[in-house]
Amino acid sequence: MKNPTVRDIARHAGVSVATVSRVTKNDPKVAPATRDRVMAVITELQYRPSELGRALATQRHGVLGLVLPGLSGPYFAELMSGAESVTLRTGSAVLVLGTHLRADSGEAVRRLASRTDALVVVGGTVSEELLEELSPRLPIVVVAGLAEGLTSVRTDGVTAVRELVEHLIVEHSITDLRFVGFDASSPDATARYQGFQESLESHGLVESAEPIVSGLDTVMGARAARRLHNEGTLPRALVCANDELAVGMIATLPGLGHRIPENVAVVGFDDLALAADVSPTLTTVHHPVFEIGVTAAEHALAAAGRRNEPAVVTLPTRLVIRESCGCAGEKERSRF
Amino acid sequence: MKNPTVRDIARHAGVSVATVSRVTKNDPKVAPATRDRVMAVITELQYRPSELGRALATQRHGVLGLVLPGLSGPYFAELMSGAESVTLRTGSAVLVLGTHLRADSGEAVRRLASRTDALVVVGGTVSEELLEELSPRLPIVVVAGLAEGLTSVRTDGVTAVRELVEHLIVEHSITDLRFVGFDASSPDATARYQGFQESLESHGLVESAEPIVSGLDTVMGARAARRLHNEGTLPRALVCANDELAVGMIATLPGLGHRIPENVAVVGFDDLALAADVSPTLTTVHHPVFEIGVTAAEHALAAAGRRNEPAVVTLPTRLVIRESCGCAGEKERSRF
DNA sequence: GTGAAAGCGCTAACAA
DNA sequence: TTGTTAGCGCTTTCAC
Repeated sequence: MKNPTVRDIARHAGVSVATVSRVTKNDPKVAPATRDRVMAVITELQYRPSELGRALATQRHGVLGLVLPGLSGPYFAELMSGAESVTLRTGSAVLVLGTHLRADSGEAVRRLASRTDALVVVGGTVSEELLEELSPRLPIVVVAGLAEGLTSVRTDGVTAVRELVEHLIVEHSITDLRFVGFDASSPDATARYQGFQESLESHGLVESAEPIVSGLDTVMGARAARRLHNEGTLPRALVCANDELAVGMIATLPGLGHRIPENVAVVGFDDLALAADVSPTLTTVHHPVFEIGVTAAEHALAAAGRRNEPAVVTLPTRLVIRESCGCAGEKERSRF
Repeated sequence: MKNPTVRDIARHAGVSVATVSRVTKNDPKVAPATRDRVMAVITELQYRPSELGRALATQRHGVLGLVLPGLSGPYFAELMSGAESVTLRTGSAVLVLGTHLRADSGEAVRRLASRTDALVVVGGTVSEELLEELSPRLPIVVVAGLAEGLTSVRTDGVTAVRELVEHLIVEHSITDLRFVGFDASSPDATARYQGFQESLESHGLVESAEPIVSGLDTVMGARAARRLHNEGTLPRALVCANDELAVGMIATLPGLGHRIPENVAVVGFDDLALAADVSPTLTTVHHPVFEIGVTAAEHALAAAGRRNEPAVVTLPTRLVIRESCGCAGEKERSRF
């Protein structure tokens, strides 16, 4: 049995296809009696309007594209969730693409673009040229990065890390700090490193050693911890580009005989759910990833159809002091 | 300037729309000369066939739907990556849906179904009834679970955990074991708990205490660790429903004064990349999640269009002995 | 408030 | 090898 179409419904209900269409769209200008009659037939025949037909007629996919570097990590899960929560409201869906997976991500992004109404792109995943090529075709919002002429949603990582490092230097009198997670391909990581440098500089300090070049996930954090241990060159504080890295450290260093924060302070960035639950709890910067996803998706979808002014939206961050910097965390404080 | 259509290309190239269509599809039966002429016009006018038109004409979305409980965790990232690697080859894309996000996931799944050619569904995310309602409309493959009349891709968690627990009991003479991560909503977790029970039973042992009910992510692992510590009731071995939980334990217990594996052995399940990098390295069972994603996506997409016989595909697991059970891991062994 | 008719951009018989 | 001609299932003016 084939799926029924508008025409089937129209015939059975004794109305025109236009009226059926109006009913499925909840168009108010349909007489209640007519509506009821049509609805009855719709439920009887189990009719559901074809997205395919609707899409072609309206010239809309009802789909938001999300381009991420990779598919792993809580950071990206949050971003996706934020975007998804918006598409839930608008009745659309999210198409994800992890660029690290494919050899030539360019074509993959182009194909994604031809299946979606708007794109949310994480900074550093798509080349400037491609962005320029695509942006006349559909609205693009850049997250955690900037691009000429495009709307972007971001936080001020430089200032946030400055505050964080300031805390380490001023409150804990630490002068021997090292940055973990230098990654030129990530605008976020780059900004955080810049904040780190500026903060040290403004206190007349120098980095204890080169920043550790690394990926940005837990595994790399664990590896970096092992390497640091083997080389016997742990500084007094490790400033990680994100919480995942920091958690990798916390999951590894104590097993290797290093106490956190007594021997070495570890701080992260992002404030993942996990940060409050590892031991010691992680001092970090709250990064509103979910809200970034929401905001980006809203702007992208809002711009689909009409053309919108590009804007730069900066969302606020917040310093979260816990235990891993050397402070007595709230929990410890109240428990003893 | 509007996007050019087949008709524009046909007119400019002096051919029919059918020929243009053939060229864009790489249909071999087009004379090279004609092809070149058409291609020239295509590149000149920057023509890209509309997915919208193509989809309606072929009655195909070119999209695979993936229904997951949630969007976080490396487990799901792997699954998605596997599915994505397949859609990359077929030129389609993946539409993800995290059911835990939405109040009424039923409607969301229905909507997803009406935008995709096939569905890959993680066991436990969609009700039996809905599965039955949807399966006549499009092929559905169930992952980590079973459903009447549907193809499913799985592993034998019961047997795998039995081997793992066997190791703890036989090689390490541990008799005091507790299961962490009981979750009735996850068929995987349920199977693992069953394997745990069977193994104990076959050795005449009883569980040291009720299984710990918990979510299945790192955060819950960390919380459970804290709880266990506070209650002062750590058994000799903690058998976790997955690696995430185990990593949460490893990230927390040492900070609380418990040595792994000397005081307490911790084992997981899945063999996430992280498992080999935490300290101590994690003894676990290799779970081919990526391959599950690949296999499920292949079956689902292959069944799209024609109707296929439902089948149950069981992929193999493999016991991975590392340090957290009490064995000297490979690394330690070669280093000292 | 409702209907008729013209597409949206493409593919796929079928003919030539 | 190429062209003609119907649709695919829906929305949307524009009349009535």
